[in-house]
Amino acid sequence: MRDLYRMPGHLIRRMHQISVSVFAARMRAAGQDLTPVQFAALAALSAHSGVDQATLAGLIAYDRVTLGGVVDRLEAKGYLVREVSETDRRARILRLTPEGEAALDRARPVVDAVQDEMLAGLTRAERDELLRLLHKAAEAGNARSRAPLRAPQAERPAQG
Amino acid sequence: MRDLYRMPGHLIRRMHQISVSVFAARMRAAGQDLTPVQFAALAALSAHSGVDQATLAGLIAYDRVTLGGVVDRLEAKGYLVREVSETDRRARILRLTPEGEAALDRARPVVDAVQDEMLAGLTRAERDELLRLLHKAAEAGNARSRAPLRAPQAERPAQG
DNA sequence: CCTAATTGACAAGTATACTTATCATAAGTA
DNA sequence: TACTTATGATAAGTATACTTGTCAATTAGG
Repeated sequence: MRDLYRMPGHLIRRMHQISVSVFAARMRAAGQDLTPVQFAALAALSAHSGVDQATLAGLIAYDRVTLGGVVDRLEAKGYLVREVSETDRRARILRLTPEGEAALDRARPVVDAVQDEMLAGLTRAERDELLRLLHKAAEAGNARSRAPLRAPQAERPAQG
Repeated sequence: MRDLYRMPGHLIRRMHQISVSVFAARMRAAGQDLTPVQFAALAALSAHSGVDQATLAGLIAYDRVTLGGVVDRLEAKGYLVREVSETDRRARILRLTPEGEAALDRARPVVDAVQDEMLAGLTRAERDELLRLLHKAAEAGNARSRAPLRAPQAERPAQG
C-alpha cells in the first residue's frame, strides 16, 4: 500500500486543515468573526439575492441540512433575513442585510490574503498549475460529492 | 475579488468533500465501517505500536482532543486497547488488537481505490504533478496548521 | 529539594458535515 | 380530482475538528 503521507486524500485533508486554520487566524487578526462557509454563503447571497436555502446550498456546494445551521448563525448575527416565499410556502427566501453586506466587504481582502498564505510554499507558476488541476479534478468529481455544486454554467467554465 | 469558484480554499474544500464522500461510499460498498481518520489512526498505530495518544495525533496530524474521540470509537469497536503507560502515568499507550489489524488489512485495498477514484478526472501525469504540488504546499504550511504533522523525518522527505 | 513550567488526557462548548426521518407543500400524472 | 412523487425545511443522531479550561503527573530550573 502506498505511504499515508503520499496519499491524495491525506494531502487534501492537510491542505484543508491548513486552509481553515489560516482563515481563522487571519479573520481573528482582522477582528472579524466569519467562518469559511459563512463567508461563502454571504458572497453567494450577495451575487444571488433572494434565493432559497436549498438553492444557496447548491451554489456553494453544501449539504442543505448543514447550510440550515449556517444560516441560523448568520441570521443570529443579523447578517441576513429569512422570509417565507410568496410563490412556495415551503421555501425560505434569504436576503443580506446592510450589516451582512458590510461584513462581506470587510472580509473580502482578508480572504484574498488567506488564499496566498495557504500556498506560500509554491511559486506563482506552481500555484496556477495547482489551481488548474484542482479545478479539473473537482469538476470531474462533482457528482461523486454528497453536495454537488449547482452553479450557473457561466460561473464555472471547464478550465480556469 | 477573485471568483469563489477559483479560490484555492474553495477548491481544496471541494476535493476534501469529494474525498470523504468517495471514501464512505467505497467503504460501505465493501461492507466495512471505518472513517478516514479511523483508517489513518489504525495505519499509523500498526507502524508505530505502543505510542501514546498525543504521539499518534502528531503522526497523522490531528488535534489531540479530536483524536481522543476517535480512539474512543476505535476502542468501542474492539480495534485497539488503551493501557496506562508504565513510565508516564498520564499517558495512554495504544495497541491494535488482532481485530484491528484485520480491519486495517481489509481496508487497505479499498483506500487505495479511493485515491484513484477521487482523481478520476486527471491523467496519470496530472495526478503525479498534483501530488507533488500538494505535498510541497502541505509541507510548507505545516506550521500554519493547528495540528502540525510530527512524523519521523524518514517518512516525509521533502519531495514525493 | 522545591517550585515552575510543561505535558497527556479529558470535559464542555461551538461549528461544520453528514445521515435518516418527518412534515408541509407542490407538481406531476391518471 | 385523486394519487403519487418530489421538494424545502427541520429534527435527531453521529463523527469530525477545533476552542478553552482543568487536573494529574512529569520535567526543568534554581
